Amino acid sequence: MNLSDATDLLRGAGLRVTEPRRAVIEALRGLPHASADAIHAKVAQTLPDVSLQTVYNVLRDLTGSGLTRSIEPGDHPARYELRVGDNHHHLVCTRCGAITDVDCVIGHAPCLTPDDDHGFVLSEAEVTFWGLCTDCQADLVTASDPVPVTT
Amino acid sequence: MNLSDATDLLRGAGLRVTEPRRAVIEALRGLPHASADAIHAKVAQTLPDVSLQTVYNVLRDLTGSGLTRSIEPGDHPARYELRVGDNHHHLVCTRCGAITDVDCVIGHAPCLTPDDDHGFVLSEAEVTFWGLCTDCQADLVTASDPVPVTT
DNA sequence: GGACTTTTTTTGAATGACTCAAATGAAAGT
DNA sequence: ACTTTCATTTGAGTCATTCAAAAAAAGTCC
Repeated sequence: MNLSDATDLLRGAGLRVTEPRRAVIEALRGLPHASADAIHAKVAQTLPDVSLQTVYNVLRDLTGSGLTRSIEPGDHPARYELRVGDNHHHLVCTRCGAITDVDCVIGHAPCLTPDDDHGFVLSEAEVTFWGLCTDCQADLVTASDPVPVTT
Repeated sequence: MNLSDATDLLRGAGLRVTEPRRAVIEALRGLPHASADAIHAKVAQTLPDVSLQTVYNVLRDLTGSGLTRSIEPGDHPARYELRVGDNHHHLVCTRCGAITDVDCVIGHAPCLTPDDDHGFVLSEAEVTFWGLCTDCQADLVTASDPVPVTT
């Protein structure tokens, strides 16, 4: 049912249904803010021959057809999410890069508008909350500086 | 007076005063959202022997002592600004990467707080408005696709 | 003002995330 | 099934940025 679901998503977007594409969608269900690398690792559990390049291609195509969205937090590698079109925002850990969804404080897109748009045609207001996640808070009191990378 | 001003800024931050550092600060006065590359080009006009690596070092040090701030918009290269500590936000052109300051819609930092902070210790709310700048709007109606890069 | 220590700058190489391109292989329309 | 179109693989390339060792300059103390 999840599998056919991924299939339907792809069909609905006018994309060809392939194993790698379905696997990437499935991976994102389990890892809601995964990097290309993390998705690749997850996909490799069931389809060990899928290349990282393919994951990048798939993510480009999914994002291009609006099935996924990419998040690019500061200098962390890009993350991808399935949750799309509901104008939510993100809480990002400055230390390990962990990401959590937060519902939009204001309302629907663009959810905020500047006083002066300087002539720009606005498409989106992106809100990123930066902070220290609970794990990193704990690490900072005990250890001195190891920086693991979480999802 | 601008020169001694840069000097004072550096002294005040406890940093050694060097030509490259003053030049980077001066460059940022004229280019308020410049990339390392753009700063390097500007600095080279007066100090042709300063290397790009030095510009990166200087920007790391200035940012580390709070004299500058780095902006990292999506997949555009990082930009740097002198305006610091006043919690303003940015309007970024999705096409050419041009950046404009916008005053904070809400108030002072963190200016927004999520409904649920998921245990994070929040430090900042970063708001990025994405849109098309006036130049790119014009380009899109006339030409078909050249994408210049502005500051 | 000259020695001394510490911090910067230079030079050159390395990294990491990501993209490009050509060749092979698989989907879907007829 | 046949053919066309699009995906995937492989391997190389790019770009912004960082690392590291050696040379040069800042600030400090007498």
